[in-house]
Amino acid sequence: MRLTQFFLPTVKEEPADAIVVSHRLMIRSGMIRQLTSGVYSALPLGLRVFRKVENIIREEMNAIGGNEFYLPAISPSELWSETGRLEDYGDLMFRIKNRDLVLCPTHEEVFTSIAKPNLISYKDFPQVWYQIQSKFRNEERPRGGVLRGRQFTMKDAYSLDATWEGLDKAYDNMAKAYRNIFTRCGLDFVVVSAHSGAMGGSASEEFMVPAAAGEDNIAVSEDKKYASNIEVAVSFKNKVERKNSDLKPEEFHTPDIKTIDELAEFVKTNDKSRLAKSRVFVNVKKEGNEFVLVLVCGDDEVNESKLQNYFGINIRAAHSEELAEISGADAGSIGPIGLKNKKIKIIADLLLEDSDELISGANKNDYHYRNIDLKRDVQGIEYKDLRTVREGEDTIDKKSKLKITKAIEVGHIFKLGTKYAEALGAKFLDAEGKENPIIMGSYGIGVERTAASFIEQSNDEKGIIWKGEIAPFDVILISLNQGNEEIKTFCEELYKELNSKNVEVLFDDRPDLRPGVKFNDADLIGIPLQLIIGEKNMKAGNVEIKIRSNGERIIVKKEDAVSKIMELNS
RNA sequence: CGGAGCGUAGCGUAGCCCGGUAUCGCGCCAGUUUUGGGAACUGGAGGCCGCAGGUUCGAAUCCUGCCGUUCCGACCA
Repeated sequence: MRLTQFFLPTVKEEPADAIVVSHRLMIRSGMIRQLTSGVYSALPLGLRVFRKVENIIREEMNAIGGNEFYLPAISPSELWSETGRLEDYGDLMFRIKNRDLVLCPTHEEVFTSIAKPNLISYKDFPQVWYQIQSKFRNEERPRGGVLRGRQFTMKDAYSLDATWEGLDKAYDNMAKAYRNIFTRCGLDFVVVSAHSGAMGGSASEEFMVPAAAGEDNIAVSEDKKYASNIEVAVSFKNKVERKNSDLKPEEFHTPDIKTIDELAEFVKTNDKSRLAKSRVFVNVKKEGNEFVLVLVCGDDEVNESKLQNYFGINIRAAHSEELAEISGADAGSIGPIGLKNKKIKIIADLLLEDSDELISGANKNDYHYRNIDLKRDVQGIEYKDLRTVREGEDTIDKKSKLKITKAIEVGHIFKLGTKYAEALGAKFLDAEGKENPIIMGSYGIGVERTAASFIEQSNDEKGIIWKGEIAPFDVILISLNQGNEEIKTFCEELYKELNSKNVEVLFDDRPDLRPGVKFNDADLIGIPLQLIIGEKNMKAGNVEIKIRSNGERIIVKKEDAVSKIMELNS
């Protein structure tokens, strides 16, 4: 491709609206342009990268027997009502106004609707189906350019099996394929166990790229044997010790004490574990809301994802009016004793199991109780793992410590089970002639996000540093002086020869530009190799090759240019 | 959903407090000279100052509403 024909609008100045590194570089290098919030156009350079990611995915999906489909991006809302997801997704789903259709945020329903009339015998299995296609999600707050957009390209795959063993095998194959894909994309990634969220289903893992721009937090042990999304991460910690004293609960005045820190200071303690923190959540249900009081140690945070795992996905924090109604007090003075609403369910973190001498809110503004014994004083209390792990805590096996890092989720694999098949009635006959729901798995990769994640991990002050298979071109051929006939002619020869050897070359044949402009553009768009043809070296019969990643410059005889490029490119 | 900021030429911005038809840089066009790390000079083109309404002799500037967009937070209990 000649730069005189290639649309490459590079930008010298920093875009005002782009904060995240990959976002800035994708705009500056002419890969993408924003159309509106969370919606981006892929420009030719960006598209080349996205296509390379897609092709790697395609090859790896095909290698495990995947069938490529191309499904519609719009589908009837009725299909989503049947699985309950029209409601579950809520505003995250775009709805079409003048027809009863929605823009698909994912495609379990549509794929299942194809499976239903066509996979009807156990002999029809196993199947792996996938597509690479646009998804639409009405994100409340898009951010970081293509890292979280309202329209994006996703590879979504589905395994369809007649047996649970089949699902396990499909899932393992997919996990291997994902490792291949992200390795080939040149990413430094971690596989973590994950929360299943709105998808439903059991086992699930995420492929995470550690990066400052990440929106997820992952806990990884120093020995690398444990890796988990913080939403489901667990650690080893001693329970709050039971003292077995006979002290009775006692109310005391705590004027203007709202936070645990203030309370700790007020009662003069450094150990916040006995200052039980109370939070009230609402489990939104059709038949009426259910309220849950959650107790954790004062220095811990409630992990809402874990809470959702116990109650379903409709958990939210209670509003202040609801708090007043339930407790009789405002946030800051809520506790397990003396609640106005007696029907509220009380659950506490496992660390607090059967603990005593706790301090917690008295459900009366500016008052707390001391000497609370959960075993004695709180009837019907249940204990669950509800806390969020913290940096430096021991792993469950006590052999290592946890580190917490921000990361970008580039891929996610789930064992869905029979949720969608049951909801949509997708059944098959087994060898005994019995009807069973199809057992499914669901597997996604964000294409643009994968490319952006690479940039997050590979850049410097001058721009992007592409490496390996997803570089938009292998080499940029820079003619420093198109006005010089010898240089011009030689560049044309090089261009032709490299193309004939299937080296992907971008030829900077722009006339009348100063060398600095060309060098800076080349560094910005970050093509791995720069083949620089200028008068200085040509006089001595030489050309220069610059390696973008380490800045190394190699001078070679002009007749060796192509073979050297081939060698460096392999 | 809560909070904050911003919308002026293709891009980045000044002006706004304190009203008088818009500043600068980059880029763009023409010419001359340059040509190995974002050239110099000369001349030029380009603006419903986000939209609508209001106040005023007069609005980029003041007031009201709307739209767009970015960032932070979504906690503490």
